[in-house]
Amino acid sequence: MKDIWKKFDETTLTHSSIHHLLAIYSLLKENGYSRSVDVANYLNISRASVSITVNKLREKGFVEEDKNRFLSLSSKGEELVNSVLSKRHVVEQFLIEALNLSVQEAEIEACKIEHLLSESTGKKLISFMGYFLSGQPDVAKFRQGLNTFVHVCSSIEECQLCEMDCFYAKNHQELIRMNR
Amino acid sequence: MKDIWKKFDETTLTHSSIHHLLAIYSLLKENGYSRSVDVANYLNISRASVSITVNKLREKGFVEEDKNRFLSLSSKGEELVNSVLSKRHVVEQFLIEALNLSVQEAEIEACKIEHLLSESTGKKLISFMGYFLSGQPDVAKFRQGLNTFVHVCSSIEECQLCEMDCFYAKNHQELIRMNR
DNA sequence: AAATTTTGTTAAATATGTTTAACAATAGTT
DNA sequence: AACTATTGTTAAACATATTTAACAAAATTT
Repeated sequence: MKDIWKKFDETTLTHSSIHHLLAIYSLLKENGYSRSVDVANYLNISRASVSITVNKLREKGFVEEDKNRFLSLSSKGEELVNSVLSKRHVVEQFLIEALNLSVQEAEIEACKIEHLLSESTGKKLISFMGYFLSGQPDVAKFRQGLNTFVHVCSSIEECQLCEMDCFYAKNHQELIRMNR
Repeated sequence: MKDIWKKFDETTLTHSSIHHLLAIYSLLKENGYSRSVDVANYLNISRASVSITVNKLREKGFVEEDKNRFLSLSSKGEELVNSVLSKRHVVEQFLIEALNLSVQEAEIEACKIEHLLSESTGKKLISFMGYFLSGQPDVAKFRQGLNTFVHVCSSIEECQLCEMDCFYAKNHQELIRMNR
C-alpha cells in the first residue's frame, strides 16, 4: 500500500542501463557489430562509464562479449529491449495520433516514460491504439470530434480533471493553438 | 537532436525531491502543519535524509520554514505541486477510463510518470480526457466499440504497433481477460 | 618491426539519495 | 527543576552514474 512513490526506482534496470542495451541493439542493427566505444559514442558519454556499465550488464546476464570484445544481447537482453521499444512505440503513436504532439515532442516524452510503464499497461495501450487506428467509422467520428473539441474549464469542484488550482486554464489560448 | 535519453534526468527537481514537496502539501492539507519528521514518516525514510533534502529545497526556494521549523510551500513550490498533481490526475483518469486499469494500478503507473510529462503534454491530455469524458454520443459509441474491440496482431510488417518481435502477442489471452 | 592510434580499464573525483550512529537542541512529563 | 522523549543535524558509509587522467592492451599505419 505505502511507498508507491518508491516504485520509481524499483525497475529491473536503470534508465541509463536500459539505454546501454538499446544502444547495443541499434548498433548491431545498423552496423552489424557493437563495441564499448561505439556505445560510448552513441550515448555521448565516456568510454570509462560504458566500461563499468557494460561489465555490470554482462554480470547480470543481459549482455554477452566475444573473444574480440564485440558485444551482443543475450535473450534476456533482447526481451527487455523488445519490451521497451514496443512501449516507446505505442506511447509515441498515442501522443502523435491522439494528443497531436509533433514527432519530435512525442519522441522525447516517450523516451522518458517507456521503461517505467508496466508490461500490462503497455499491452493495454497497444490494444487501445489498435482500436484508435483501426479506421472504423465510430472511431473516425470520435477523432473528428476530438480534433474540433475545445475543453472549457468549469469550476474546480465540477471539473474532474484538475486538482488545487486549474492547471489547464493557465495557458488555455496557447493550448488551443498547439492542439490544432 | 542527440541525447534525448538524457532528458530523463533533466528535470527541475528529482522524483525524490518532488515527493518531499507533495508530502508537505498533503500534510498541510491533512493536519494543518508539516515538520521534517512528519515528512520522514509520510515518505517512510529517515529524518536525516529529509533534513538534507528539505534544506536543499529551502535553498532552492520551494520550501519555507518558520521560527518553529514548521514547513510550508513557497508559491514556486505550490505551482510545482499543482502541476504534478494535475498531471498525475489526468494520467490516472486516462489509465482507468480508457485503458481499464484498476484504481490501484493506475495510481502506481501515474506516480512513476507524473513529473516526467511536459506541461504541454499534460494539458493536451487534459483536453483529450475532457472530450473522452464529455458524454457526447460519438464518444459513447467510441467507448462502446473500445470495450468490445479485440486487437489482433497481424504480421510485424503490417502492424504499426510493434517493433522487433510482437510484444503484444506474448500474453494475448491474459490481456483479453484483463481488458474486460 | 617500430611507432602511433584506438580501445578498454582502473583510480580518484563529483553529484544524488539513501542509511545508521552520534549528538545537540527542543519539548513534554513527572 | 530534572528527567525523558522528540526532533533536527552532522558525519561516515554505501549505491548509482557520471567525469577526467593515467595506463595497458590491441590494432593500425608507416
